[in-house]
Amino acid sequence: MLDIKFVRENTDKVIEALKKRAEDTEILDRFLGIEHKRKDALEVVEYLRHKRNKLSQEIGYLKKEGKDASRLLSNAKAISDQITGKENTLRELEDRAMQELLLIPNIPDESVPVGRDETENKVIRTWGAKPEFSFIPKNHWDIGEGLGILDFERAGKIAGARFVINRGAGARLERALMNFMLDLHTKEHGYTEILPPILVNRASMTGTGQLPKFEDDLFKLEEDSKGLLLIPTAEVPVTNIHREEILKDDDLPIYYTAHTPCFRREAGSYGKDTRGLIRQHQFNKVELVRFVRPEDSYKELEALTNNAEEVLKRLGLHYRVVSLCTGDIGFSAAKTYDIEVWFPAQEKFREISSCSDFADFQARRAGIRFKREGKKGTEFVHTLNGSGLAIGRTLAAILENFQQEDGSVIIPEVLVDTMGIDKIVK
RNA sequence: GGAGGAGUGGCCGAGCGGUUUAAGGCGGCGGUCUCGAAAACCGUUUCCCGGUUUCGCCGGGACGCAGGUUCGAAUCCUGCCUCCUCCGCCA
Repeated sequence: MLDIKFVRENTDKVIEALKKRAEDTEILDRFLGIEHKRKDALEVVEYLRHKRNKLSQEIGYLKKEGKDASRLLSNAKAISDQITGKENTLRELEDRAMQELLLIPNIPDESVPVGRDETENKVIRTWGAKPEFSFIPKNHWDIGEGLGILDFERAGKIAGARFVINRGAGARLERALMNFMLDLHTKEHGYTEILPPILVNRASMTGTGQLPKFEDDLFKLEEDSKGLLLIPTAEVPVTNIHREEILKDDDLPIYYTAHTPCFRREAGSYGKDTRGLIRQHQFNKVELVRFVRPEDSYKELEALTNNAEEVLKRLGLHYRVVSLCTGDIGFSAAKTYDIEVWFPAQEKFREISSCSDFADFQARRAGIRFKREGKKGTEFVHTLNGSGLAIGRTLAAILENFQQEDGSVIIPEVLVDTMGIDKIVK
């Protein structure tokens, strides 16, 4: 959410941001119209309340002295009735203004490349090299099914499309990746490990920006379950840890990492990546979350992105880092780097991590503030997060990049200890 | 799921319809004293919104959350949330 005052006083900047994002500017006009009425109503209500408070105080004094207050009383009653009416109008305007404000996206940072869609994203750097094969490399789902470590068919029977069963070395590989990532981030990158709830309330979803705009992407529990929703990413519970808190200056920066299952409806992506591990309704992910001082924000984004990249480096997977353009960055983000890993069978780079700086957008929605030592007032923190990494996609990348002609797959050196084997064979 | 109790500033804790403009204490900060420190003493100490002539001042709001009663609510009423004690169930 943007600052109301900022939107009011910098309308031109908000319009520019909406245009850069290739979004309609109509939302802003709607908001401003309501906002002006809201401010007027607020002034009236506060003036009336002031009058009433004065009268009530006088009534108190008169009664204490045993004098008659009936004239003031009827006067006060009239004002009070007036206030009730104006307050209802005000409340309605506040609700409507907030509804609109929650639908206005974040303002992209200056350094974000301007463009309409993903074709205008900018490659920042590339690491490693494409593996060479003396045979035609197979898709990861064919490899996985061939080895008996991935079972899409039976998962369909149990739950439906876009689910998978990991079996034997496939299940173990998922677990080895989870441990490897969490250990790397906690032992070497300074993150504190979190195991959060994966069911959350609507306030949490609103805090990080999933609601109200993206309700269709979420799985919801049915009635009688308090309206809880399944998280689409650990970003939601982990960022909301500090919702409605005022942190101390020296609490910052805070680095959290969490492994959770993630649940996504994938509404509107029918026909996209229908096979394999790329797009599942349920997948595991290790998430990185940072709470930082505003002045450190973009430096912290570079560091967080590097933390995610380090996972791929140690696994020996070829990847590139892409700066998303204004038309492609997410609703809440001010700047986003996607990390894309090489999939030889598709001959394509595919997203395996998305690292975003939200500036104060989420912090304002969620009320996450901090207080500087010796300074009056509070400021919003900046929040960042990124996958470090999506585990299913990492597993898929390993299968494809390290496959052998006989259908076996070589295990990356860093996972051999946990796996207990250096090669998955049939 | 059932029965009872409780939620007040950074923390403890009083207040239970009108000088509460949230007492008092602890902690924090500033000062006096001191070579320096401790102690003692004095002062100060929440957040949000709006206005403004902006080192400040004025107004409104916030006592778990949301409503209601009243001229006036921390205080009375209703619903919800969280925590504690006991019973039931349970990995």
